[in-house]
Amino acid sequence: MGLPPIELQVFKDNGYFRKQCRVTDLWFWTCDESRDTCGDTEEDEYTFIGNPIIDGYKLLGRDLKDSMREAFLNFFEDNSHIRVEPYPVLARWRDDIHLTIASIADFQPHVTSGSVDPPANPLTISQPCIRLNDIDAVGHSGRHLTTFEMMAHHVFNRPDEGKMYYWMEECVKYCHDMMCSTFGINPNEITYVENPWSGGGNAGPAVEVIVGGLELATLVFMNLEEDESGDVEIKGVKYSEMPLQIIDTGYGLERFCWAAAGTPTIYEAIYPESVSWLKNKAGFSSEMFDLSQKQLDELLGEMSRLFGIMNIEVGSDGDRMRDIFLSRLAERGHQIDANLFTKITGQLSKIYAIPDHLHALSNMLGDGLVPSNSKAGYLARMIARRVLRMRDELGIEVSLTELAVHHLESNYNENRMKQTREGMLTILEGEEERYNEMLRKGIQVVKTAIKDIPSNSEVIPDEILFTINDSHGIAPDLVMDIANNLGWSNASLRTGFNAEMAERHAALAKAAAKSVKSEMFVESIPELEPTVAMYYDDVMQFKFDAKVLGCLPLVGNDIPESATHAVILDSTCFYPEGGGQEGDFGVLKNGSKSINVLDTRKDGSLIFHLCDGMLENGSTITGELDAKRRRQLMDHHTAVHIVGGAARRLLGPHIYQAGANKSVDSARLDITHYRRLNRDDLDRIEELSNQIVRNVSKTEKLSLNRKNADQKYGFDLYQGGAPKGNEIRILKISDHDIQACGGTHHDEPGKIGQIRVVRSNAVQDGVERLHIVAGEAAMRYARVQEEILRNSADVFQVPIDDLPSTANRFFSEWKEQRKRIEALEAEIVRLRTSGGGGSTSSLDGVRVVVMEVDGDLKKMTKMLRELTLDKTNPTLAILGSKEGGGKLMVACTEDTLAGERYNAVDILKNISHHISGGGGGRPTFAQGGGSNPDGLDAALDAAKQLIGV
RNA sequence: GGGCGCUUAGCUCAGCUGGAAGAGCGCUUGGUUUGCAACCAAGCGGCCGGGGGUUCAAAUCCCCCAGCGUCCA
Repeated sequence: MGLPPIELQVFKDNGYFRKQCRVTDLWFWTCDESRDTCGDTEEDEYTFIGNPIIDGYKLLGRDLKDSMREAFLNFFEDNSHIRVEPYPVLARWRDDIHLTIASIADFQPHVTSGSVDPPANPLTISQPCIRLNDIDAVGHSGRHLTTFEMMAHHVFNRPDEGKMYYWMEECVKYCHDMMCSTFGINPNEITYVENPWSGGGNAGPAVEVIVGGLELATLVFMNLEEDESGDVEIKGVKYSEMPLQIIDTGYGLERFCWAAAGTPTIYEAIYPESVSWLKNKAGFSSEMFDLSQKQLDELLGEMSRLFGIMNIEVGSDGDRMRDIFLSRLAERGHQIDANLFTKITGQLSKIYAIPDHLHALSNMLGDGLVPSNSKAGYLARMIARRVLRMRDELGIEVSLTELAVHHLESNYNENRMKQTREGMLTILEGEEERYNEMLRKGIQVVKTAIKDIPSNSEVIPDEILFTINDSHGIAPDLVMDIANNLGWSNASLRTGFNAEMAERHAALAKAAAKSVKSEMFVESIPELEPTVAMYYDDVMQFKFDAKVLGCLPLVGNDIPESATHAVILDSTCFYPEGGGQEGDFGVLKNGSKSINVLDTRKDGSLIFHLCDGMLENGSTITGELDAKRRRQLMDHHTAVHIVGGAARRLLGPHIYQAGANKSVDSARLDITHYRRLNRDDLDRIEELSNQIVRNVSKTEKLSLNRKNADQKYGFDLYQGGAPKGNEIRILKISDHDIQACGGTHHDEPGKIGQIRVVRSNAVQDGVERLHIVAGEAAMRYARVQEEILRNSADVFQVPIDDLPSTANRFFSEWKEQRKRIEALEAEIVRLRTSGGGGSTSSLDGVRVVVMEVDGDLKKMTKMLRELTLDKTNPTLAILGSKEGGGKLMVACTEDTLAGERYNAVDILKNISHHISGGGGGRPTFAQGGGSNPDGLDAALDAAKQLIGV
């Protein structure tokens, strides 16, 4: 069975009744007798354009948003909800999404799964979100945004534990009261549409709240989880009730603002100054379209009311939409042609989209994101490039940083930013430089790609367009612009090409989507008591007694050489590989028997010792760690934290750990940064790191539950990845660096001795990898380096100090001498070819030279040039050399008697078999070689015979 | 994480159906000019990213590595 009808007392008390929508067939609640559509259909126009549906908010833009948000949060605070500060837009506590796409995303997966307590319950929040799925519709539809604030009230009920805060009845009541009392909305304008929600393995009843034709909120009652034997069926999937029952609501702050402002589009409500500033800069006016101001205003008004019925989705057919739009406009007395329509909407959509995109960029960069060519950073770059492209198309001459400054000042609240304004502008400056570079190169690329296409061609082959877009970042319509400017003036983009390209990308992505799962090292994980981890209690305890609980044969290829069994103990001091720190090595002893631990790994709550032998179940053993190895791993792990903190303090708040690895020989730390690091940067990081080693006497190791950890230290804690579970281990090195970390660390940084930042390289754009050595490894590294220096100096027989200058001298002398040799060789060639002697003869006005020479093909080529380049002396030259298995070259002077009479390739092919070889070339210049140098004389004789000299 | 592309003179780039390393700008020298700009002529400047392979022959084809770019997750 499906979900039952949502019959709530609160609807009835407020005079609402249940109807079925004439258009969508969905059931909805209304108190308007005459209404027969649910409100969110192609027939429901917006009713609030020019006629605000929410009273009492005369403001616009940031001020309007601020007061709306306050009104909302205050309402719920007054109704026993606790206000929670918004989370970052970069979802760093999650490994499945890059961006915060909804307020509920803040609490996934740990709170929604029930393993972690919510920060408050019930709670209210206004969460900035970013969604890029509909980015193409932004600016076109009048209502789509890439970034918005989702206002919400959330409840996490546990009826099985008697913790039931409230459910549907109260939720809808809160919603309705707020709409009508706080925002003064006429109940007649509100419809509540029943539309069950499902996604990500969960589902539940849901209600969409439509006001004036616009969906202002959604109330989701998530109480079902996917279950094959479940008794509720939604969209063909079966569900059953789950212990945690969640109310997930979402109220679009910007939509409330729009409904209160009644502006033609949502953009004018929330970015009014930007829209008029950009219109001004772009010269957008009635004159631009040969209309009167009145005509333009009326047209725009009509258009915006119609936007509501335009369900513009990605991939929808633009031409069809335009035709529907135009016919609807015509019905209302606005006769405009398609060209004018395209021109107006083309301009407007960009003017609308730019502030939206700038807002998304500010949110992302403000949170410390660094643009990149992959992952979340790529999303920021993509948005920045869209802004730049739209700016160029509007012909506005303002830099990206100026656009950003204007946006920050008129629309943004900079208090929220983690990044500094200066840092953000530096990043954007870099992005604009890159964009310009891409354009400059793009023009060149287009030029070479289309040079063989006739300039009157009307199309450019799809393959060229795909390739240029994918490998050079030049979108097909930009290619067309460039081609048009280069003289291919008839070329234009095929209709629907962009949609086709998107489909093609989707198909490719689908084909590539094969997840690589890490290989298991045992057949199956046994059900045993969790291993007690003792490595945290005393990181310097290297010897312990324990009982063997299991011993399993190892399987698969991902195991150390000569390891045969995985031993599970009741407790251990062996640290399992994790957080980039490699596992411990050592031995397990049972009386006289001793087996080696070759690696340690963790799966779930069990720790596996990968050994080269087996132990009896139930036997007692003594474990001993390879203490030297462990100490070195700790040196590196603690050092990585110190270096990370140093980089952040020196380079800026956007420095975030993007990955790390700690082995015995060295450690790597990947950090996000917007430009390449130089040696000076590394020196400064190294210097500060060593100061910390010297000056901080103790590290603090804390263990907090997640709720407290989040509250106390924020989300920068999770640089090493999102940890599982409620208990968070934290390593705090004074105020220098505070992170969640499950590794083993020194109690005293001084134990590390010294840290060297050896070098850096780029792992991807925007991510720099630091190579670090610490403790004894630093010493070993220094020794190896010195040995390299000594060996190099020995080669030159000079002191190490003189090495650079000596190497330099040798290199320049080498170059000089190489040139001198070339000159001398040329001289030899001249000498050899000018005299001729017995090897030269003349045949009917053509000089014929047949001779054996020394040297390779390159040198012979030079000789031939010397012999056959002079057109006043027609020559056929045949040279042979015994080098490299035997070489033969034949050439004759071009455009002369020699060239007409002889074919170099034919001659060569006729004689090259004597040296067991082949060859080829042009009729006037052939070359070949073989593997029998002794046959050279025969070959040259054969040539003479062939020509007749 | 996956796909595609690029790396050639100081700079920007051609050449890449294997067969004599090129252009433009810059630089040097000379010419022209009162001088500069411009113009003309000559010249200097290349481990054709690194390593392996195929081939008689590789800037060019194949593989690996590095650096860079780009599109998509």
